[in-house]
Amino acid sequence: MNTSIDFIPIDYDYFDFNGKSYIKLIGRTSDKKRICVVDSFDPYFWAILKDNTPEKRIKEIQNKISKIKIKSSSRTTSIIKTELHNKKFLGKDVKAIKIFITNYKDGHAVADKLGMKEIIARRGYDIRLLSKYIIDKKITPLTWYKVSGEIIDNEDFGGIANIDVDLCIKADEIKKAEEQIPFTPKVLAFDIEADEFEIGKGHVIMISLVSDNFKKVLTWKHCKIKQDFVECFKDEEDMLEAFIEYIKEQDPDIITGYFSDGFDLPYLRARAVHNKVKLALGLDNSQPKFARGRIPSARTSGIVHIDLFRFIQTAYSQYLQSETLGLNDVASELLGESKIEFEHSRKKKRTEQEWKDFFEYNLQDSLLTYKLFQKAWCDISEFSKVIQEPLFEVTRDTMATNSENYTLHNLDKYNEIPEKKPIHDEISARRARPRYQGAFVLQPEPSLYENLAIFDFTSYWPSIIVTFNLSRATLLSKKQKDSIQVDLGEEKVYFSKEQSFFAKILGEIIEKRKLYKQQYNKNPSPITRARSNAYKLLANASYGYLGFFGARYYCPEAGASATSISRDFIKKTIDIMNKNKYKVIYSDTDSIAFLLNKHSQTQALKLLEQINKNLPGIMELDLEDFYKRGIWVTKRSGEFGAKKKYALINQKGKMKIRGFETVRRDWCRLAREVQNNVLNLILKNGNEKKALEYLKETIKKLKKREIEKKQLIIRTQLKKPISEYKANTPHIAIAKQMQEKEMPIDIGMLIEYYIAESKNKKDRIRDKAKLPEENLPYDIDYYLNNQILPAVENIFQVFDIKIKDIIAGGKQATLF
DNA sequence: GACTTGGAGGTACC
DNA sequence: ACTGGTACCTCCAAGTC
Repeated sequence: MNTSIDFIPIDYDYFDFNGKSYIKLIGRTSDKKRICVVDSFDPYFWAILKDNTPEKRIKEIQNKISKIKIKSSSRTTSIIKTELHNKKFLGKDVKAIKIFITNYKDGHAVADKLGMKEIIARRGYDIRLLSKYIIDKKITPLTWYKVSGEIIDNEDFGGIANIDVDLCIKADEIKKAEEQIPFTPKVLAFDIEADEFEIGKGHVIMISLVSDNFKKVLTWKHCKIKQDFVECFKDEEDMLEAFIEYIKEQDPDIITGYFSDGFDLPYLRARAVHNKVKLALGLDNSQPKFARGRIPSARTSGIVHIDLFRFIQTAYSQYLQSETLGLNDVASELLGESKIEFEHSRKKKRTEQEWKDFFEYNLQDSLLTYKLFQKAWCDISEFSKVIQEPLFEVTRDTMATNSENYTLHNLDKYNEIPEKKPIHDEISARRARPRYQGAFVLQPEPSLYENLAIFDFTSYWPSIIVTFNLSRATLLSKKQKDSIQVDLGEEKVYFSKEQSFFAKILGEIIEKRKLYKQQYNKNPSPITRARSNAYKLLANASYGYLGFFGARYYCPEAGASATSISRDFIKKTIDIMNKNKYKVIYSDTDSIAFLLNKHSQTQALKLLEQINKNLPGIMELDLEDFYKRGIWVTKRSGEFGAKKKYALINQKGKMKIRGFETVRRDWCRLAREVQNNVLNLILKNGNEKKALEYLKETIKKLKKREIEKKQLIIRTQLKKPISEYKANTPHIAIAKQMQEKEMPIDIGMLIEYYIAESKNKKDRIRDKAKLPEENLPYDIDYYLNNQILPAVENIFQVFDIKIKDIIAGGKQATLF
């Protein structure tokens, strides 16, 4: 029976039937029905021919290729057809044979059989099948399509339609729908609690679920008290079964957790195995599949599993102030809501009240995850649409991969054959490459300054890459007439002037970013904001990508050229500013901080306009802000100005602090707060007097032991396994103690400690480092000399005040 | 044993 | 192993006198 229906693809999958690859799309119709669409697809790859291969010989090669067969136990892969095309590869015109094969998995094996000497390269067999499908058929995620085809019944394709959907269609034609109505997916958030931290070691004692008008905590542990959202089960097995049932009943498009790839789903899997329960979360009742990788990704068939943590890590972390990317910090910052405070006591007995709190706590985690997801949905879906990769991939891929995928999805416009991924040996060689010289940083003169402004280049790296056409495809082996020359110190490199697909694609990204930013400013909406942000992130990833060892279009020469050009332009601009009687105080990479001296703001903006007129290509200098005051300090060692450390206050009284201990999470809160307040008082008042008074007060409090312990906790991240550390630093000493006490330890976690007083003078800092739970008097000297004073010393130094003398003097005075 | 110095380690800036 | 390079600073560990 034939039918035609509107639908939006959400989940992408593929399967084999009779040795051939098929695509399986799961989506919703406009009347909210869930459907599956099976689409056929002839995967292909490219064999690039040597220049001037005679046509007769090409025919022979095509003939030979057509006869290739790859036999394995489960299938025989053969060549469907071959076609000769005029293509481009790395910007050069080439003739290439397009080879269609029945099963994409054997692409590599087929490519290996192409030993003919006229075939100089084989490309396009290392792109994921789903990406290849989207590139070829242009079925973009989260976009409405009209699909017509035959309804499949349960026997077709070996029972592929035997899944929990309303309808399955074998597509004859999929056309983009004329009307694109907004789509809101049905989402279910979940979170588990276990009695042991290590995966699978203990039991899952409760699971919370939150969806639209749905809140539940499932447990089997403590069933005496009644909370309306708590549902009790006989044992862990029953609870797991109920969890699966509830997901089926809720019928979500997306299930989401926070770090659920790394914790919740692996734990559930382990407990399901232990209890002999099939964790049938997929629409086809399959269990989650874990891909390999540093954090294995858990894929549930037909329902997209999104680990929000991973998306936040790649897309948001650089814009977040949070010190960790834990649920609590991120939810506080983005939602203004926190987790419920609850002590995971290690004692086995909990009181009635503690159980009640525990259930609330568990529910709140799912609730926060649910709300965070709603907040992030616009960004996630726009990301998926812009990059044209499915939700599952786009929420887990790093920015380098996302950016590369964007390129791969746009190559067709330029008739380009994709470059291959580097293989093992090549990666090692690339990783061994010495670093190339980076950006320019101007050494500041330490002082308190008044009346400043900052100019900065908009999208500096991308604008340089586009303007100077820096890329793998345009890199020349030697100088040519009309080529762009870049000086890299010892050597020179050359790029062709003819714009490459790489520069064009990046230029387009920058254009779109501009467009959506303008649209957003005119008419703010979450969608235009998300779109603008997606393009911004893509643009920002382009420079790092050039030097990234895993990149298809790896080109360190282009990266080094970009930095070389960046140094030239920033230095030239600094010169212009100084020659026009502005005094440049500081500069880092793409920004210039300067004194207006006697100039007005209008005059400064005129100069900005002037400078912009002389900038090439799409390069552009912009006003960042005007500032009332700013302070730069000396390095702790030596009397020179410290780079990457300054504090500013603008006309509205808003502070901008960079690099100072205030913004460093590995300093205790006391030191950070004191420094922040000192900077604030100095910048507001224009002198150090009030700041000095305040400092003295605080030191008095410290000496009287009036400072709360939580102000004194130092947090340091554990970055690798304890055994790999060479030095026994305080945070490692504490991590070892935690290990002995069987406290949960994991790479990436923040180790917390404080420094306690000790009678033994030979004790090192690590000997005095104590776990926060230990109740010992804090070491006044340490917090004074190693935390507070270092944080404020060089700030007062600017006013020629030697804080140490004053403190020592104060000490004597009290003695007398 | 006191002091210096190099480097491991962590975190921030752009 | 999962974008690049530049920079600051602490604390340990080993070397010097």
